[in-house]
Amino acid sequence: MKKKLSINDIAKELNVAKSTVSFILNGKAKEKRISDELTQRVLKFIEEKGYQPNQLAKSLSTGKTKMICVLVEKISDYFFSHIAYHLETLAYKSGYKIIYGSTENDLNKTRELINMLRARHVDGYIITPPVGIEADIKSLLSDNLPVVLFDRYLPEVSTDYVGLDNYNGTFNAIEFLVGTSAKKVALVTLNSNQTQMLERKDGYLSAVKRFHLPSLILEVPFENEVETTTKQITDFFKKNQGIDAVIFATNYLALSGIKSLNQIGLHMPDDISVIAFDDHDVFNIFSPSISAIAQPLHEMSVQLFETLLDKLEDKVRLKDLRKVIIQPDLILRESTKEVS
Amino acid sequence: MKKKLSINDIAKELNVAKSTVSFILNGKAKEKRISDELTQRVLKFIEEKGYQPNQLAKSLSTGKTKMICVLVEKISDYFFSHIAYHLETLAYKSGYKIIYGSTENDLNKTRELINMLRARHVDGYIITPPVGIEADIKSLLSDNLPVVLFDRYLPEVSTDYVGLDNYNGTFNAIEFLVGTSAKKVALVTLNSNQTQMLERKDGYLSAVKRFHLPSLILEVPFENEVETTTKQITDFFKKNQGIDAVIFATNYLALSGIKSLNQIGLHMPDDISVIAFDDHDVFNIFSPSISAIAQPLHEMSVQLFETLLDKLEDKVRLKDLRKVIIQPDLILRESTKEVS
DNA sequence: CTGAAAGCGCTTACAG
DNA sequence: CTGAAAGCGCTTACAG
Repeated sequence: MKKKLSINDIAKELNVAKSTVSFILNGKAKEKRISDELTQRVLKFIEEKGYQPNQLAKSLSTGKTKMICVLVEKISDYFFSHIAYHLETLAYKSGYKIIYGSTENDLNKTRELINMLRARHVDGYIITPPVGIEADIKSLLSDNLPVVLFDRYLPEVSTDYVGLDNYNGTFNAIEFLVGTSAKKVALVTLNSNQTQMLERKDGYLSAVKRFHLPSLILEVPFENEVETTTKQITDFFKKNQGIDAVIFATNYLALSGIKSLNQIGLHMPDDISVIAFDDHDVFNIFSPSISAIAQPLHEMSVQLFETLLDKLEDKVRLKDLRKVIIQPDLILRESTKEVS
Repeated sequence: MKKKLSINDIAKELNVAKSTVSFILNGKAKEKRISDELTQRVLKFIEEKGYQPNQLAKSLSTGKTKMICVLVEKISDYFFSHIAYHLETLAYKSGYKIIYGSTENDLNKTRELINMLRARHVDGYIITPPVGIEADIKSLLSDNLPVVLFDRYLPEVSTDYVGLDNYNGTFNAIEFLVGTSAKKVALVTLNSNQTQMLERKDGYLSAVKRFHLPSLILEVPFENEVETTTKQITDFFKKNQGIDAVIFATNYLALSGIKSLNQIGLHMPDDISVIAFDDHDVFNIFSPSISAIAQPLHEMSVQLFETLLDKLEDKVRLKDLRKVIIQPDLILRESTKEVS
């Protein structure tokens, strides 16, 4: 294995000071008034030898690693894996690498992840925070490390945030359903105290109140197996006869829910209208296809990355906060009726 | 922002040499015959101050970063995001972090990714290689960097590999279909020259030959939009009347295919039996639910990570190769008939 | 048992 | 315009 070329070797070979090589490499040749001739000679040599600067050494002296940490709830989820894809594309364009981790909403795991990444001196953090991680986030911030929260936020922590207008998501969906003459609209959600789930529920509650509808909510535990969830949803529909529309507060709940409806023999959209919160590839494949409150994945990722990048590149003062609330798209497919 | 504690500061505070602190931190106290009393004193101090060693500095002097690179085709794909999840869990248990990248089967992008990660001195690579990347992989290997290929391999590069027995996957599925009296079994696949796709086709070709069935293959371009794929599949079925069973060579093809079948009005499993290559959450939700040739995701990830870890930890000589061929599980659901 | 010193490969004031 | 030197925070022979 041939020894890797270092800046020292180059300096020696070319009989110049290594600082000169360093300046040229970092595009400071003009600034340091290094002759064009020398600059070209060094650049040519580097090109020929295929020199790659050692980023570790660079990071150690500059304190910047050009790495960002992305902590999501679970990387294999549809929503998060798509966000991860878009973030990756954006990051690589700007020369950043991404280290990811799945919090699984586990406080200890998240804490450990943050500490490990911190020891690695990642430049910034994008995190879907589990409830209870407030102190750790504050500690990052107090060390002047930029943190952007997304999907859900922590009321007690003031930091940058990018997320959906979840309230409007359900509210507008119900408004639409009312327009199709729905009289009994249910919400199937998770019994979670994360802000995004609470907002979805609030949107529902405000809407049913506003439109004088009965409030019908089923909350299923997050940890459920698919079978258990399906069973609970089936029981719920059997107990509450006459529901003519339902909003599932996550796409996974919708998948279980559709199975329940099939089993019960309720047909979409004639017997019941269905809208899922958070779109999914397969909603288009089902017959009938499933209407959804879609989170604009690409736009969200762009906002997330730009918010972080502005801080990383000092375009914005650290203490200045940016909260980006993105409006959902209500995508109407065949599981809902036409407006009457 | 309080200055971060360094090994130097600790040494000074405690009036010991920094080498002593370093040895204690790395569990070499006994080996270096440092007194228990001193060891305890240092450990206690570190505990109290919450000292975290700077991994960058450590990496620079040891040459190890404890980071591994995972390059998949696209992180948002069902298969890859699930592999990513399992790999992450395994890696973090062993103290490794993962940097991911999506090759998108683009040669230049992949090349760039590899070079950037290399400059960051990641310890090892797990890669789903696009065709054409042979030289770059060889270059990694010649620098003694461990590389494990997965999902598909490169015939010209001898390296570690973990993948499915794709041939058996389709062959056994057809054998099963023949057992349910299928007489005209089609294969819908991608026109790809990646090894895993070729093996799936080979399995099909061998099986139809063996069971004296006609060979009916549709190859759709990889780059297709979903609509285009659906259209092509619809045309194929209309042109080839009487197909009584079909294997879709990827789960995404199956999703498009199911839409086509719905549109044509072919019912599963009475009119046609359907098996998808590569399982997917939603196959269980469809009515009828979809049978699949499943890749054991967890087992694959374990094999992948262990193969890499053995090399990273020198349990195995670099030049010794390990090829792991994992058997698929044929999961029978409602889209296929019972064996007659 | 412990300490002084060199080295990993960069960056960046500072002096000329 | 260019060079010598210190520093980033670790590890690890080497000497005592």
